[in-house]
Amino acid sequence: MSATLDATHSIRPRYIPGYAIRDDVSAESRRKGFADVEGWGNVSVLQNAGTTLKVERGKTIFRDGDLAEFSYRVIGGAVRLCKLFPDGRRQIVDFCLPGDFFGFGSPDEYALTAEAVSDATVIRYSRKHIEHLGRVSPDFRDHLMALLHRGLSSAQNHLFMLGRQTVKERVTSFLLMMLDRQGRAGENGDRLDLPMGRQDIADYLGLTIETVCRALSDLKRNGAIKAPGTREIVVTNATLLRATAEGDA
Amino acid sequence: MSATLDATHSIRPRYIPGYAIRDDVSAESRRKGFADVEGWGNVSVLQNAGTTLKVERGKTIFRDGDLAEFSYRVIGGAVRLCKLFPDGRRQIVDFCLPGDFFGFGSPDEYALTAEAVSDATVIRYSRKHIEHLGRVSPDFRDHLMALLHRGLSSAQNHLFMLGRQTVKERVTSFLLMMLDRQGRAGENGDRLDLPMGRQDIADYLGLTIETVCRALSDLKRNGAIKAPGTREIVVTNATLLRATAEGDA
DNA sequence: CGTCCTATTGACTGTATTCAAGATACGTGG
DNA sequence: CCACGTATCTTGAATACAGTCAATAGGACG
Repeated sequence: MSATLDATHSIRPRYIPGYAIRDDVSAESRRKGFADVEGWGNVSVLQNAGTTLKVERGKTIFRDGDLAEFSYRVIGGAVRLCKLFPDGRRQIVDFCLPGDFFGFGSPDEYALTAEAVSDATVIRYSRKHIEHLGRVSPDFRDHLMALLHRGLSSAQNHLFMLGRQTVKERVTSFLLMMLDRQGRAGENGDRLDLPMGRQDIADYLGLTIETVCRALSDLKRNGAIKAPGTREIVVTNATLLRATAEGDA
Repeated sequence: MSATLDATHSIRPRYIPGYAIRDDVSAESRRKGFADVEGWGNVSVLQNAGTTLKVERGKTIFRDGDLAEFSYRVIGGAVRLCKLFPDGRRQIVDFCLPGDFFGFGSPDEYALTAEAVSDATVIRYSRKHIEHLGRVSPDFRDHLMALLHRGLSSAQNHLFMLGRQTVKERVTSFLLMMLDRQGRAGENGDRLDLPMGRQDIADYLGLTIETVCRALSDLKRNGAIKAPGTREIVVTNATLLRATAEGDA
């Protein structure tokens, strides 16, 4: 196995908002049904370099303002990155799914708080080590840059969502984005597992929990989706779903 | 003059939303009253490397989807980076002021459209050249990374604004942010020149132009600001202004 | 089986948008 | 330099949409 990864893999055009520094190599492997996550984990320089941690649902991994000693990668479960305010307001900036990296955001201190959405397993890497690798390996560096670029681009989609999309569009785009991140094309019959609750979705989309519920109920009512469980969504009318996300419905 | 720049300069905690890849060295020099912009422009490896261009107000510099051949730096005037949609919706992602870099966002194609807000002067650098410098100079690389990090962090503030702040808070935060970017602390008597019109502010804040006007009128009415001209703001009650931005008013 | 937590639905309220009318500023040409 | 025409900005009134408050329903877990 080579010590490098191709950093020029294609960027998918839609439904990839958020800041988690994602690794499309691993997304690709998920899409193709590989059980294990690939990507940096397979970069020889990083192999065995990290510590595996279990994080309980709801627990904080690091806080906005903490000294940024470590970077992380999600192995199992899900993590949310958010801005918390003294008065309780919360904006979720991204969800990190298996394969995603986080904690690269700021040179000194974390700019975000990271919490486990569900029970999660993460690998923790020393940032000193990561920085060293960056100095030593041009390919590793390129990869890092590409991931940062990806993060910026995702953020821009998210901004558009919050600033200019209606509630229906936001919620539908969110579902399509999550489908995409789980390697589903978003066709009829595709099933989506939501690792997060309604409040988390609301805080990601800049809405209240009630508004999210109502939007989902509307989608159920008009036959775009079914919801066998509160965290399971099945696409029943992909065309309608996409039209709704684009505002043509 | 050294070929490097200190990439570990402090990051200011507030009012720096947006994605323009800003150079705090130059921001610092503006703040201290230096007439000319410093930063990368003074990095010997970049000196004389770019082409100076004049861009008329309203003209497009590059479009979302264009091949990303160049990176830019604003010398005079202002540039907006935005996402445009077929149905006319627009989300401004950042304003670039003198000293700011833009067009670093994506490896292949631009992910945003760049347009001149006012008549502007920019320097255009070949991305191939920039990439070469990145390969050759570790310090240049660090600087680039730091700027990308900055961009991410700014984006997060912007997301919070759009997702969780009220109209009053957004508009007031925007004014304080612009003051900050013009090197003003935001004290009574400080004057702010807005290079952009109301519609641009609205598209940055995810609002309508009418809502922005009303919020500004409210601030005038309660004595927080005065507006000698439509693009000039004078702070008349800094305490109230800050309280409003934080939601305590 | 009961408790707790999350999700859903309903009724009402409040805020930002929409539509529409005026006012101000700006650039152009006389 | 002024007059005009166009852009932009501001204000007003009515509407629509998402938020709030409150009650009910559903699930997970002991």
